[in-house]
Amino acid sequence: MTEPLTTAVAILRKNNLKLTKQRHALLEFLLTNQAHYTDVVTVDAYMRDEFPGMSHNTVYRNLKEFEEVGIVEQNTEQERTRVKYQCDFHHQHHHHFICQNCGKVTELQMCPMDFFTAQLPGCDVTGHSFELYGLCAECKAAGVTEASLVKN
Amino acid sequence: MTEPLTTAVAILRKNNLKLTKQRHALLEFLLTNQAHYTDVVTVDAYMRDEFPGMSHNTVYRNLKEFEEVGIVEQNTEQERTRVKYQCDFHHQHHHHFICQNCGKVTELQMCPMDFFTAQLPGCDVTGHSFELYGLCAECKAAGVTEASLVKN
DNA sequence: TTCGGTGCAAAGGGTTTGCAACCTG
DNA sequence: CAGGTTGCAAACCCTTTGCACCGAA
Repeated sequence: MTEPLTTAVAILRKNNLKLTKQRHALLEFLLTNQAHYTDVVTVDAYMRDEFPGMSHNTVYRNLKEFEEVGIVEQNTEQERTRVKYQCDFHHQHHHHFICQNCGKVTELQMCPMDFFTAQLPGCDVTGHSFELYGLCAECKAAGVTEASLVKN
Repeated sequence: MTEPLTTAVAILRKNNLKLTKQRHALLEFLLTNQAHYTDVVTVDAYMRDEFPGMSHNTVYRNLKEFEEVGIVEQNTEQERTRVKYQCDFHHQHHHHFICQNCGKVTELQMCPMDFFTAQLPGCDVTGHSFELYGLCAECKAAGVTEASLVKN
């Protein structure tokens, strides 16, 4: 079993979550696609296609549980709910650059927070979101342009 | 007519959009709440309550049209679609600090973009999202704590 | 007068629920 | 075995559509 899968399974165990066939399949899908966000509808469709009989219930509830225990990162930017394997199970803080063509996620090594809190005296800044969008080097080199992207 | 309303009406005219009773009422609601994001469901409920007979159709389509012509800012952070009057009709770039208790929006005067693009050679960064969340000075002073917030 | 806008009601699409049967640990 | 988990199907909620009527410019 690959290292990230082992970690995920350990997290399940620690949280009294059983490792069912369905959860294992879900984990493998997420692991395979760990470099990208995948929208939940796509995950659901894929799982139900690959494993006939699997219910919406199972896919949605498990993704939510995985998110709660830190196996999955969830993201609702741009009106779609998307998920991906947690980049870093140790919860090291980072941000993402997301290619709008292929969905590839690049981790960024800097956090903009420090520059802003000084502007909000007396406030408690408890959270923030920060994401960059665009075209990754590969897609750009392949001739994809901003104009050629499908809208929404 | 207040200045922001005049501006909004001018934008409508410029885009060949008629100023109907319904649109006027929507604009007034948005203007009244221009310091906060309001989620779309709440806007819809309020308008239909205040103006019996108004349809979902009208509320949703108009909010979308307002957004397209720049009268309204839309935001889907945190799984809810929210709208507010455009802070700045001249589209000056800025970011927000959003109080999670009262919803007040504070505009920030700095953009973190410049610090990040250097990390993505060969990529086209075409957009970004950045928002801070927390408790504004008033709510904090009033004794609201992070723990006392209602979860989503 | 003329299009654009509206209300109504129904359809749509994504997500959640209830519950009996099932299967990990 | 026991309690967590699943499949099924229906319910739910938010949003969009279709269409005949209405009204701002």
